[in-house]
Amino acid sequence: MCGRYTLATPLDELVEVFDVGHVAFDSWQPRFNVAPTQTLPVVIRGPDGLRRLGPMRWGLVPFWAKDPSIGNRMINARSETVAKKPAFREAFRRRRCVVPMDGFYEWRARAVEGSKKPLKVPFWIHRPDRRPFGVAGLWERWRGGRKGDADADGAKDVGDADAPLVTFTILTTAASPWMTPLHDRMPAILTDAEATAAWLDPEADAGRLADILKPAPGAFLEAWEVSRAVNRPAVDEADCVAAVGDGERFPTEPGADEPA
DNA sequence: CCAGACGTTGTT
DNA sequence: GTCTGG
DNA sequence: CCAGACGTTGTT
DNA sequence: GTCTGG
Repeated sequence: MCGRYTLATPLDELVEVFDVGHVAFDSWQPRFNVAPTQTLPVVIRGPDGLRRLGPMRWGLVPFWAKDPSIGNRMINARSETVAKKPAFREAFRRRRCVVPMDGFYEWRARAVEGSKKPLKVPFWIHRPDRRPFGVAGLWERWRGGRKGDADADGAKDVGDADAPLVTFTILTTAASPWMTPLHDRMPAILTDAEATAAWLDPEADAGRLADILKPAPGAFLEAWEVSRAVNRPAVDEADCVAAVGDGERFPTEPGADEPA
């Protein structure tokens, strides 16, 4: 769940929506098909309390890993168990982050008449107003066992060998009733500024954090079928999020808890 | 004790 | 079938 | 998440 | 690094 997303929102809008105080990367381009292992902007709370938007690679590499390829399998963490799992618990305590996106993809299998293999059909899930939102994440810094003394072994590594690899993972939670027809899990969406601030607060208490990681209400999202071209990670263009003409749609859920 | 894993998803 | 890479 | 690879030796 | 399994 949540293995592909979009981030096409302009940088200045991200800065405004996420109250970013420092932008720590240079190049920005709209992304319509973000895949694991790629590097994307993520929000953290810096030591000075200011929020930083910086580049991180998707797929968390724990600080103790010997081989960074473990990150290929650490693209999601279950909210229900993240505090206990060896790969995530330290990051959960000290390195929470917010992953900005303006939509994510889910696939459903569709049987095809006369064919043995069902099609994998992608859907783009997003806010009805298409504004960006944050998802709860964790991040890590990996130095590959290096002690920081590049001279010791003759510093034969190519490039910037001492730059740590910075990685992140996206938390998942149970699907809301609205989401269930599409999937049984969904990303842990931070539905307002207060939840976002609490998630980034190093002092946040466990009860509050658990509360934040509950499924977003159905009124928050809508979804529609998109082209199977999205299946290929190499296809990254605006048409990725265009509704298929005669495709399935999942309109947003009317607010069931609106005041009378 | 040492060795080996450390994760999630979906599908059958 | 299962793992790696994007 | 899906797509694509999945291997070694020796020779140019 | 830390836990689980043998």
